[in-house]
Amino acid sequence: MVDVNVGGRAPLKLNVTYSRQTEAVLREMVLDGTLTPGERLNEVALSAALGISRGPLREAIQKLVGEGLLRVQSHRGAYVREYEPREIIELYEMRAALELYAVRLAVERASDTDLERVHNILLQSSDSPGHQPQPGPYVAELDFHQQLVELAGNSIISANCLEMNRRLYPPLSRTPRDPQRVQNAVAEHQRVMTALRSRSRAGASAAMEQHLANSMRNSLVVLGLETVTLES
Amino acid sequence: MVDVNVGGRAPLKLNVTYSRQTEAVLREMVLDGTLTPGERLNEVALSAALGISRGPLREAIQKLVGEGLLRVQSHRGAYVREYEPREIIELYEMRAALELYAVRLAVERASDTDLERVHNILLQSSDSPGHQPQPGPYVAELDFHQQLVELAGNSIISANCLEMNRRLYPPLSRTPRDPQRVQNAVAEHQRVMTALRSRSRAGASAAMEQHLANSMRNSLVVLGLETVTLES
DNA sequence: CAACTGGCAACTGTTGACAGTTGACACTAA
DNA sequence: TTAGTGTCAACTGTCAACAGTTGCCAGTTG
Repeated sequence: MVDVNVGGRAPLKLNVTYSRQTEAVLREMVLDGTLTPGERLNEVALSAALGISRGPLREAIQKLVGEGLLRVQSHRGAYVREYEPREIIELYEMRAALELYAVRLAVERASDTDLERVHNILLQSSDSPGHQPQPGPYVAELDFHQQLVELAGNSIISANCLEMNRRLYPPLSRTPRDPQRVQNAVAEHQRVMTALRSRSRAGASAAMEQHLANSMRNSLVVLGLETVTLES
Repeated sequence: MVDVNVGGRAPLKLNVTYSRQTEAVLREMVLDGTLTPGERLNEVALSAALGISRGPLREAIQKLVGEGLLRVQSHRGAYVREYEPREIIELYEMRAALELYAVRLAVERASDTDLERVHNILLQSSDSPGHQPQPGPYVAELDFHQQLVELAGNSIISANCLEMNRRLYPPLSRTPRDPQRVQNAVAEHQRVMTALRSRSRAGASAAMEQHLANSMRNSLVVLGLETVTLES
């Protein structure tokens, strides 16, 4: 339980348990690199650092294991998950499956006003060529994708896309972004938006597929995985 | 720790923790209806019934919350998740997104022997018209879908399909299966397999899309949800 | 020298107890 | 009667201690 004081109001008891807070803190620590891939989580030390006992910490760890950010071995504790080349490809494919379907749904479901809203977000990010968006181009790109997926109106698909993007973030955020690729990506986004606004299912689907293929190929090259394949 | 004795061998200490076992037991209890949707889980009573303390039980609950089978409210405990019509549609769409993409990958990746193996499974289930498969037609159908998805060689997509099927199982397993629909489904499966074996990407994709659309429409009618829509 | 063994420290898995919250019920007052 | 209040049992959230396992290292043996 945490006491909060906002604007001189009476203290308000926040109904957020330690285990929930810890879950969020831990997720952030994995995503921002405070905990590096492969690193082991010492429950005693970590709970002490967070000022809680091991119970809530262990519950939080279980949740993150379910999200694929951590892994546990019996009696050997939790590790930050390391990314094998194969897994990165699989994550990309999973994301592609969801986003392709989402775009197709969005063609039929998105309202005109929603389409305009997302289109404006895209225009803002491309209007200012020299002016890099604050959280970095990669975050901006992921954000646009997420906005696009939301247009499908399917919360389960949205949530899973978010999870895939989170899992892709640690390895990708450590690699430099080629400015040329960023520019190409924006152009590809615009092609998707154009097709969406003309309600062309085939067009939007094709544009998105093209973009996802380019995006994946580029990432694999940057990560030095272009030779890896999933062929059995 | 559990002692196990198989075939007169020396007792073997299984390295499976209570929390892992509890996770599996609890999942089974939700899926087979021992715990009914909306039912509240009393931690004290449940841990006593399982012969463990509340710690491991709570960890297991967190895992199942992550899988979408349970839900928790602060200081009010865990509930078996109830299925709103909207959620069922969303689950179907999510599954469709993954299976459609999986089939397209399978066209390029599945080996001939794997295709034959899955084809044989399908033949066996359709060869014996009067002879119902043991676990019931719905389980057989889900099993075939899962086999199909595995052909894509993407473990993340496979795992997520499995999770979607698990979440769809509780509401669907309670409804009767129309024998005519079961027969149609098998025919549709065969159309998918035929296209797959001739390595026709467009054909397999179209056949799968058709099948998924029919399957979803049928389920919604059976569940009395045919009027529900996700249009925004 | 290499392989094995025993013991130890560090850590995870589990437990039982305590603290705080919730929902229901009985009681009171308008 | 009905709205409001106080009380309490039942329950969840958290903690600290205990029990069991693992990995390491020194010592031993061939």
